[in-house]
Amino acid sequence: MKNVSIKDIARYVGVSTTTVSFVLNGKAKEKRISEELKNKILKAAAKLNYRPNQIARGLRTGTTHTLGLIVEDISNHFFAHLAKVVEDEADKHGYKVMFCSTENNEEKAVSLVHLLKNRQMDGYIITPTPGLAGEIENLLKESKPLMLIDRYFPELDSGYVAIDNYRGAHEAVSFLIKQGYQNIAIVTIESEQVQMLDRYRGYEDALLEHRVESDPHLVKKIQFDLAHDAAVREVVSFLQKQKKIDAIFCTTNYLGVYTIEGLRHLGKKIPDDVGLITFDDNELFRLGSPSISVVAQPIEKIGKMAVEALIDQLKNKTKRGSHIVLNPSLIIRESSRQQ
Amino acid sequence: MKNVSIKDIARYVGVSTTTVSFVLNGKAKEKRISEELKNKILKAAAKLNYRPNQIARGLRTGTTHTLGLIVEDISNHFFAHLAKVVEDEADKHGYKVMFCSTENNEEKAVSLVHLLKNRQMDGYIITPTPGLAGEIENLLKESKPLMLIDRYFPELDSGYVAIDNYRGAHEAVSFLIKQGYQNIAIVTIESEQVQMLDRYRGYEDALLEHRVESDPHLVKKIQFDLAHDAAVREVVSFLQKQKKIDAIFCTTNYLGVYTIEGLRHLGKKIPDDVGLITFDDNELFRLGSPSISVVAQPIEKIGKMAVEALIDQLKNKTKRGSHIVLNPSLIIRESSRQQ
DNA sequence: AATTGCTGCTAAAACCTTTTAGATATGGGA
DNA sequence: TCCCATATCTAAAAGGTTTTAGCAGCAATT
Repeated sequence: MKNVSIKDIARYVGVSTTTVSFVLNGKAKEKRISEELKNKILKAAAKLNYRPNQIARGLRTGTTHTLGLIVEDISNHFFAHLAKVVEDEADKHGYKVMFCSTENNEEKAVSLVHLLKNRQMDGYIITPTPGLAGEIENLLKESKPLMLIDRYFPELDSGYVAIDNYRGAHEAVSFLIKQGYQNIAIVTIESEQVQMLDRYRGYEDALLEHRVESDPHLVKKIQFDLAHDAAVREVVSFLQKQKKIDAIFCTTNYLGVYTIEGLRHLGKKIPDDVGLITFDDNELFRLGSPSISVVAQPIEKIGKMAVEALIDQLKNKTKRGSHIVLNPSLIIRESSRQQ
Repeated sequence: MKNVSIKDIARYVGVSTTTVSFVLNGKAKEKRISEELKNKILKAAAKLNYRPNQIARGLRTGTTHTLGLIVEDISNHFFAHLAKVVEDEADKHGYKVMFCSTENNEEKAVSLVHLLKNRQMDGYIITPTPGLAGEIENLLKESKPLMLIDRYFPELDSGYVAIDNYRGAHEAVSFLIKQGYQNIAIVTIESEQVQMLDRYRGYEDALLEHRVESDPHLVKKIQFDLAHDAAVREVVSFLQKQKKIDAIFCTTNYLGVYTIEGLRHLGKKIPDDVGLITFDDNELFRLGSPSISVVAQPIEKIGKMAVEALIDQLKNKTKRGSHIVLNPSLIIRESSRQQ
């Protein structure tokens, strides 16, 4: 059963497709179609249950009313939540969203960008992987509306919305120090990405400023693509080797989870044996026992501002995206209380 | 800067677009294009960095290589995880996925189906809302490949993959009874959807079979669209009224979360004051303290089988989707242990 | 010499819209 | 009577691809 097209309506009313198109696009007045004919056409469209073929429209106009959202992993709470916000915000402006996960894999990310380009996205929101700078640059050259999110390339002139990672880490670690912890480890991922470097610098500087000696043995970097169990084992052996650790700062939510599992495996009590603060909030951290102190990102705001900036670029063709830096908030819970 | 098209390649090589299309679609042999010309064209395509316009292709072929995935809420762990599995599986078959959330809102769901239809999805995976039967029927009439997921309409002849909800609930409640709990409440949502009814029947039958008297006062139905805090308050006032409750069975993951929060608010200890088993697994249930016993759904399998069945329908035009019912697994943790 | 069959390629239509550049008809003014 | 302005509508192109139907050229067969 074929879909009804504009042609069917035209035939039904006995009029040209041009006229139908004008009416259906609300240009009846502008194009001086008589009120009478206009109503006839509208009625016919409703009666035949006409639905415009967006593909054909997309081909003709070059616009798909679809945004591409590239995240690291849609099953991670942070990105899932972000995706929902983006979906909702985009919807408000009449846009749909196509989601993709890179798994932080460079090749996959590149091919995703190609794929989305082939599908003529009107704009892009991207959590870039390390090697994606080239593709981002291409998008910019073609002056596609684009916002980076969560992280960015300092050398590229793209819009982005990120948080003050340095500050988040700095506050968290400073708080741990003030609570009396002395040997604060950091569990982070092996990555040269700007957001991770900033978090690391925040940790280092906080130690420095409070005259706590930093010890390279207390820095644990975990490969990004390690499987869950392997990652937990890494944490466990790290904790076994570095007995003096009395607090840990984790730079992502999943590292926080690994660390909790590791500590539990070793029978260490939080916060009595080891204090803990991690980046990103979720239900486990909020409701687990003990509850976990976190550096929470304003996910809703991040998503909203990214979409807003993107839509802005879409409307005002000229503008290059703005650089937006939001503040994270340190949420103190049980895991960082020195006994 | 315009994208290079097949025409540009044709001009560049001095040949017709037909030939280029044949070669680029790997039909060189079949269409008897000489090896020499074929290579020339391939080289030119690479050199000009040609990328096929999927919109144009979609218009011509009527196929977009895109699947529509409609879930309840992409930010819910269950659906986020499912989305990831679907994304990965679809990718293996060369398909992209467009995600949408219904928020269990009927109107939104209907308009999402329309939207995806307008965008010519090749197939649909849908978590239907109550009122969506009509739209589903339409899709079936137009013989669009379609799989329902998580729930289905018994009266419709659509394919689906679901779990044995009755069994999951039955096992959970039976286990609570065997642990010695006597006054087992159920916290569920107000819904006539088949999966919820099944879970409720499982609860009822388990009580019956073990000769535990069922008490309508121990049944708490919560509106789906209640905000987080309001829902928690509902649970709290329910627990306050029904003092005799010594165990609770929650029929969804978020109801489990509400209940944990409610119990904590009241200072009730799990499992000593109140035992708890909830549907769906997540990190909070797994790693929280106490850890929570759950009826876990095989999310990976659900996603895989749905995509597989869908692809099958796409290939073998004729087949109507199969009815797949998977078994949930009861994972016993600390929350259901009678002291 | 005419037919057949093969090889290697192409013209043009089709998919459904939007949009540009008119066409036609009517009435009014010179 | 002729021209112009206005109102109302339309033909046709364009967007990029796939695909059907078929064309030319040549060798082999009758």
